[in-house]
Amino acid sequence: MASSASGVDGGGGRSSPPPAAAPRAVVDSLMDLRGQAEMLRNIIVHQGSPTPPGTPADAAAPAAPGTSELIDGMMSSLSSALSALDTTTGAGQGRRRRRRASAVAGSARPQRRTSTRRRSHSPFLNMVTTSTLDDGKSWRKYGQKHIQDSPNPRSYYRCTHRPDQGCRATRQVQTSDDNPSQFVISYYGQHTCRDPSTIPLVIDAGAPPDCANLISFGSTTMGASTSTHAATIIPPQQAFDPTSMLFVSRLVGYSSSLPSQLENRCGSEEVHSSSSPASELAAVVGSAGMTSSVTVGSAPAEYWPGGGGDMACGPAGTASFPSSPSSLGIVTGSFGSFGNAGDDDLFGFDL
DNA sequence: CAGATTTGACCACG
DNA sequence: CGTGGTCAAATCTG
Repeated sequence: MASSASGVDGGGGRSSPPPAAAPRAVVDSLMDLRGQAEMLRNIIVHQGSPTPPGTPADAAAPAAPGTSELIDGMMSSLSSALSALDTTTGAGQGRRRRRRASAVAGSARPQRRTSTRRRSHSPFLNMVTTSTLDDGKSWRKYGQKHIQDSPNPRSYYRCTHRPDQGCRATRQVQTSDDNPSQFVISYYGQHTCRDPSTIPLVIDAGAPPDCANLISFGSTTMGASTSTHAATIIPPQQAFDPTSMLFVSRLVGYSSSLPSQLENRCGSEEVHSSSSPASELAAVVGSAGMTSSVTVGSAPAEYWPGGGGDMACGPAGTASFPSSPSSLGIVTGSFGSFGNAGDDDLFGFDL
């Protein structure tokens, strides 16, 4: 799988095997449960009153008062369990250390690389998340370094498609100093790659009517299979519109997908220029079981779909969503607006 | 065997 | 000169 190398370091050799087999099964089961709970909730909600197109998520009154809360509670619990599993499984990944043939040819490396540009600008996106934030992109770890004044090492990732497509996107992942269960992730550059596997949303047109409103979240590669991953219902009358963000309002239970939304734009060049601290975007995803929230700041308009720049390539306005269990976080009852404080940039997470 | 991670070394900035 | 970002050989894993 083009393993979106999600985690911080620790992970061993190859991309994949995050948790052990047993926890994995548990996670899958929990995710199934949560997906089903979400389906149930949507059914109940939309039985009550159909949501007019364009209405923000769940503006419609629930059919039965208390029912929604009940399901919310269920999902919260499920998410808590998932989160707990995530942290526990991610922790104990001891692996035997390989021996390093110290003799790096002992002698000098031929000629040293010529360009090692040190980054002097700010990231265009900073986020703190309780998950490892598998954002659906394929990242390849290329370094890890202990940073001054920080007990936790910083991991460096670049887009997997850098060699073949020259994609300049990179990100840094570091465990939060304050809260070890949180990760500070900084994104630099934009994805200029066209990876079919990162096409975010896949709607199976051939699916039976019952499933017509199922959206499957494609991961970078289907190695991990999407079957066990939660899908979210979008009511038929709100059929997915790739050019709007509306559908996002229906997505539940995924920790921030913001970076993917950004990255799916096909900027032609690396864009770092205008990243003043104030213009950075920050997303905070609270931890499970608590009154979590998504706090979204502002970001340079050029980073957002429709915010200028080339719209020619890529599904502007679409988003990819993490598919790995490790990326599941809790997002409850919060709205965020980002980008150009304009019209349809409003989106919300609801539970 | 291909592709991903690890990790020490290199090198640009400040 | 210290720090942080990147390189690339070694190593690991499916």
